Amino acid sequence: MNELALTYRDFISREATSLESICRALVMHNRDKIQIKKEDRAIQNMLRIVRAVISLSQKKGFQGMSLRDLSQETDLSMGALYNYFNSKEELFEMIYNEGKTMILQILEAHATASDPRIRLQQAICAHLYLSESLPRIFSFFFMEAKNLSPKNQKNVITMEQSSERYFEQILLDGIKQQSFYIEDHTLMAGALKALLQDWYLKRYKFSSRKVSVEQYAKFVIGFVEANLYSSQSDSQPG
Amino acid sequence: MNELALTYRDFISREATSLESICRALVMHNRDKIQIKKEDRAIQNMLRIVRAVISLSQKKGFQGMSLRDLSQETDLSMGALYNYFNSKEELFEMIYNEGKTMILQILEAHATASDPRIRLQQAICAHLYLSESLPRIFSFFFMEAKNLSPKNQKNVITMEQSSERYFEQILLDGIKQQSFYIEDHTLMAGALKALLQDWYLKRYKFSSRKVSVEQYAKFVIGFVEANLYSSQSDSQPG
DNA sequence: GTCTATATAACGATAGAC
DNA sequence: GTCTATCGTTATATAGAC
Repeated sequence: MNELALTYRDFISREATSLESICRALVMHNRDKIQIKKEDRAIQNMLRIVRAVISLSQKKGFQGMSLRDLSQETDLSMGALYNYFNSKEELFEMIYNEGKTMILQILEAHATASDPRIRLQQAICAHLYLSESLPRIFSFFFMEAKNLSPKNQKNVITMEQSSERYFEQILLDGIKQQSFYIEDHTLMAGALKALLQDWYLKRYKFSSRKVSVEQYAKFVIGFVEANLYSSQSDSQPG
Repeated sequence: MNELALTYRDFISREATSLESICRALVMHNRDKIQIKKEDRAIQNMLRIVRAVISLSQKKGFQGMSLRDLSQETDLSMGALYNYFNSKEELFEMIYNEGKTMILQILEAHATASDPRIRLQQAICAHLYLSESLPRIFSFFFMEAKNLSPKNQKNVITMEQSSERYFEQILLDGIKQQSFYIEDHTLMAGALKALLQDWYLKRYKFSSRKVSVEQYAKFVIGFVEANLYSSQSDSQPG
């Protein structure tokens, strides 16, 4: 089988995609809302809070999670919790906005090859590896997006669609360069997005079948590429 | 473009997949739990309840929906509601189990052709058309499956995977008959399921782009079939 | 900076009038 | 069969001790 345009090892060594780095950025960006002065303490406790929110939300949904649940899971009292946010809703938006920023940044940082065939492979790998290294935060975003205030609801669609548009743009470049032959590039980009989302929405399935993220990356690339090259054309890679 | 193995019109005329028919079955199956004697009244009010549950759950999740919300949305008082179920949890399980039964029944009733190539197309169409005719109940099941009691959690996986296994079986039949040439039929069935789920999970996207369910069915069939036939083989349909 | 204790509102669920 | 009124519980959020 062909080599991947980007390996998981390479991706991880280049990106510090830990939840801790997200929480560090979260604390920095919300200094006005967080009443804890010592930065290290704020980051460490925020990490416990975010971990607990994601875990509890997976079980009963963000709305179903009470702050008593959160207090118990983090070993922080109710009073202590309110030094890290002013309301349950604010906590959600802090996490959501920080994750959104991080995801879009990293997706844009990869997929830099000039050849659209390679760039498509890089983008597929980057998306899969990112969701692999932050397994639960991706499905948290997908499942809980409905909890956003109406003002922020528009941003969800933007976030959902922005990565899809990114893939669409690569496909368009490939068509322009006559590397790809695609009937409907919009439907194609949507289908690709659906395959990438499946990786984090059905995590239990893949892990129980012992499918690695690189195996799945190869599968998705092959599955999509079978639709990119006309059989009459000579640009199908050998 | 090729004709579809099953049109939406044919599917609709053969199946009474309305929410009302689900509620009728729901009332019949839960006669012991529902204290309303007149069947017609029970069905009509249960329909209002189920509609409201799906709608409110979409906005704030089932756990986030209060029975006061439900009371307001249905124009039934709190006391009246409790004549249709004994607890919020029981209400959820009644809806979930009834929907599950109906979905599996209909999926099994279609896709009857002996040629696996045709049967695959029929199954894809049936799944898409069913989720098209009951748009919100499918995403309700997907998003709220986590609310099931641990005892019923196992059934979710069964339901999720049973349709996937159904597609996998069709692929296996095709391989056995040397109609299909597939490297990993399990991954392939999972990918197909992901494409079908996208139809009801991203409904707003398709409707704003004015993509019809038959257009999408053709796209999915083409997308998958590009991966089923080896280019060396002579069994690729003309 | 974290705790306990508590205010206030909303929750699921029930009883009894009509 | 549906209503109003209300139960006991739990929710979010806050105040003040340490």
